Amino acid sequence: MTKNFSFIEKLRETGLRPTKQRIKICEVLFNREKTFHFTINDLVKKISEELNEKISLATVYNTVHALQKKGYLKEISINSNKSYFDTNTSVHHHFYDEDTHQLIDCNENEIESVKVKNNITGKKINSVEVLVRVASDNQNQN
Amino acid sequence: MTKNFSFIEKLRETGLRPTKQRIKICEVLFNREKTFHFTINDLVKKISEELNEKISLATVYNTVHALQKKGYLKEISINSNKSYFDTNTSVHHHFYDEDTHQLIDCNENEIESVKVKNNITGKKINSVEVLVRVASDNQNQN
DNA sequence: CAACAGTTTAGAATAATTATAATTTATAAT
DNA sequence: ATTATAAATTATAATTATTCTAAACTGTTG
Repeated sequence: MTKNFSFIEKLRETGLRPTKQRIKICEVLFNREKTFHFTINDLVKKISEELNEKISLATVYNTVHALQKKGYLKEISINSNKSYFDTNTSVHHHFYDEDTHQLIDCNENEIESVKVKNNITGKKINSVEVLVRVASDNQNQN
Repeated sequence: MTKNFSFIEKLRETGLRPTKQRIKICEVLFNREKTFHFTINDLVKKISEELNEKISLATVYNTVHALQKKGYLKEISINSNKSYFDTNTSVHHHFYDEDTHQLIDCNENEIESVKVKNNITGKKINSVEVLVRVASDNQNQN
């Protein structure tokens, strides 16, 4: 499995021991074309589907948080009871489908660049993110 | 208590029965100068502090959700394990101070209105919110 | 290969929220 | 007014996501 050497390197470079579990989680997260939006539960499901393995829930939490801390994953601000993560760590925007609870990347050209005219004094802007909440046209009114 | 007549009216107009509990919650939420960012727990505390009353937790949840559904409260997207609500229901944005974990309203003129050029087909846009994450200039790297 | 710190693990604990089902209340009809 | 009703409140249980714990295991270093 040549492809995993890179993960082993990456992990070691970052100061994370390349354990079996972490390598597998990296495979699932980063061996894909499209960026991946997921909750912990999504990830656990992918692990069992794609690798036919079971990694303890606590380990999945630990690893995702470790990868996030090291800048390989980004947590997205949605008000949901669950945390959403994104393998695309660049600053970008999202649609959140309130019917299906899915996060969808905005293409660069779908939202005009947001201009922040005044910042809080003494602070640096780390990111400017837009969340567009959408839902079916019919099920809006209570 | 003349001031409560307005809440009784508002509730009834909206199709919500003006119960004792709902009127009290409205008092706490809306009888204030500044807009109020709160979690359910904050609100329960305010109720007991300001009114010296105890309203069942379930009722607080129900009422806040009812008021939100009717457009009198807005839920804010922050990734926290708790839900944050805002008495300011106008379209407006927030700064999130990553040092202090505080939410700060953006004034109307601080962010240019966001234009969403393409929406997901078959969906209606419910909200467009910007979160500007800020932090001290010096403490960014982990 | 031995030692040790770092990881993994199952399961318990915690915290926010939602569901349940009995009681109470607001209102409309009498 | 009184009653009937649907809606709301309540205490408590259930659920869900997440974190904690402590024991077992594993990767790395010498």
